[in-house]
Parts: sequence; C-alpha cells; structure tokens
Amino acid sequence: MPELPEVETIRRGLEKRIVGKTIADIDVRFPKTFVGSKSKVEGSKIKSVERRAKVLAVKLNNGGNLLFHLKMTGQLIYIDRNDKRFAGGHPDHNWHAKLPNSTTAVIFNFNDGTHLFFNDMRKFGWCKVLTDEQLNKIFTDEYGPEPFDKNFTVEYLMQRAAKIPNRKIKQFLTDQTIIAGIGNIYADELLFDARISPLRKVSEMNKSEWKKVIASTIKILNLAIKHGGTTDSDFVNADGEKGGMQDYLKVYRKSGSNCPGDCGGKVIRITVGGRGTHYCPVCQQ
DNA sequence: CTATCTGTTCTGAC
DNA sequence: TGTCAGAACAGATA
Repeated sequence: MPELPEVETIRRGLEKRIVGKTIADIDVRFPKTFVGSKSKVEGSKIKSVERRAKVLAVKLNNGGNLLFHLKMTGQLIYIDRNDKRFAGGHPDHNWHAKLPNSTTAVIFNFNDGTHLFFNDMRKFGWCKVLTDEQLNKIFTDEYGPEPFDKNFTVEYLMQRAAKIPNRKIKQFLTDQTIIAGIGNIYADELLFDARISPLRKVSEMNKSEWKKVIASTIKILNLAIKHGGTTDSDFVNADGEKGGMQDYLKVYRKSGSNCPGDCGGKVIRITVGGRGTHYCPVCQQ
C-alpha cells in the first residue's frame, strides 16, 4: 500500500521509538512473511531505521538488517508499555484492537517490554534478514535514484526513456528500477500537476516537460510527506494524528468530478498498464 | 449472488 | 526484448 511519503512517515515514527532497543525475541506467525533466520537478529540492538524507495531497513549493531516491504496491506504497529501505539500502513480498525490478531504475521519483542507488530491481511508483504552487503546490493541494483537525490535529473530520465521509447509515462514513473518510491496515487497526482497525460509515450516528451515532471514529483511528494501521507494510514496515539494528504489529492479516485484546474473538463478513470489511472483528458495532453 | 475494485511486484507466455 | 495477463491473497464495494 504505502508509497514513498507513507513509508517515510512510518520511518520517522519508528525511528523515534525503536532506535537503541534490543530485540529480545521474534514470534513468527506467518512463515512466508519472515525470510531468513531469526537467530541472526535476536539479541541485537537497533542502530537506525532507513528508507529506500518503498522499503524500510532496520539496521542492527551486529551487521544484520531487517528489510520490510508492506506491499498493499502490511501494517507496522509499535506498542509501548502503556499500550500507546504508533501505526503505519494499511488503514483498518484493528490498529486500536487487541493484538496479536488473525492478520499478525510477525511480532518483535523488545527487552524493555515494548513490541512491534507486523500485520498483513493479504500476506504479500515480507520481512527479510539480510547482511549489510546483501542490503547494499539490493539498494544499488534494484532501485533507481530517490526523487530527492541529485542524480534524479532530466539527462538521466531521457537516457532511460531512450531505451524504452514506447513506454507510457505513467508506467515509466512507477517503475522502481527507474525512479524509487512512486506508486499509483502519486503518479496520477504528479502527472496532473505537470499537466501531462498518463498515456503519453516517453519518446514524445520534450526537455521542458521532463523538467516539469521532476519539479512536480518533488513538489507532490514533499507535500504528501508534510501531511503524513495519504489516508489515515498513520497515527501516533489514540487521539489521532493521522495522515492528511487525502484532502489534497486532485485527481486520484476523483473520476466524474470537474477538473480542479478549471479547464472545464472532467476527471476520468482509465486503465494504464493494468492500473486504475485518473486524469483530465482536456488539460493533460 | 456476481462482478469488479484495491495503495505492489514478480513471473511466465507470447 | 517488450508487453501483457495472471498470480500471490483477502477483503470491500456496486
């Protein structure tokens, strides 16, 4: 489920809460969700929580790492000794309910009596135990530049686009090997912001349009991070503090409504690369 | 009831 | 090699 802004929001929340803690033991409820040996993790201390693309890496003081991908329905829920919770990921009501529940895949028990629950209804998500070397290789080989990285340039995008000229821009932008962290929601939103049709072939983009794509990507992702991501996918305590980006979405899941750009058109929904895609065919060309 | 949707990504067929 | 359907799975929605 979560894209870059949501994963970043979860990262920041977890960082504040679990860095410095020692993992006493791990309870694996869904074996397919936990890949690797838990004995390589138990007893080690958490050094940092990092993000690359849509994955979270928990770095340990013994040279090991826990790499998480929440996919569509994963949740991470931290619970302190007073049952105060911080949760991120797929929004549903069992955040506030008793844990573990039927969707709980893995439980990390810390030696101070606090816990981290990894829930996943559809079981697409995973947590892998990796060495530093394995982690670095995945981060280097499997993902393109982060949108906030200096290597995310017009020259880079044009060079990648030249090899796949017929690819539609929406599919291009959501390809993690090209750019890290953009998913369905933010691809639609940034293309609206740039006023470019999701159906445009990358070979038919000019330099100033690529510039607009970069500017809109950074603008939209920053806005989403500022608001804590889309949906009520994150909260810090029982009182709320939920993600608020859903109030700022302009086209995603808005089919039928008037174009927010006041061009007189209406937002429609089509399918691009098998994904629901929302845009205004009048002002996005 | 059926059909179709869902924020992800990987695999295998053509 | 590029493109597409389908799979992994469990719901919610119309």
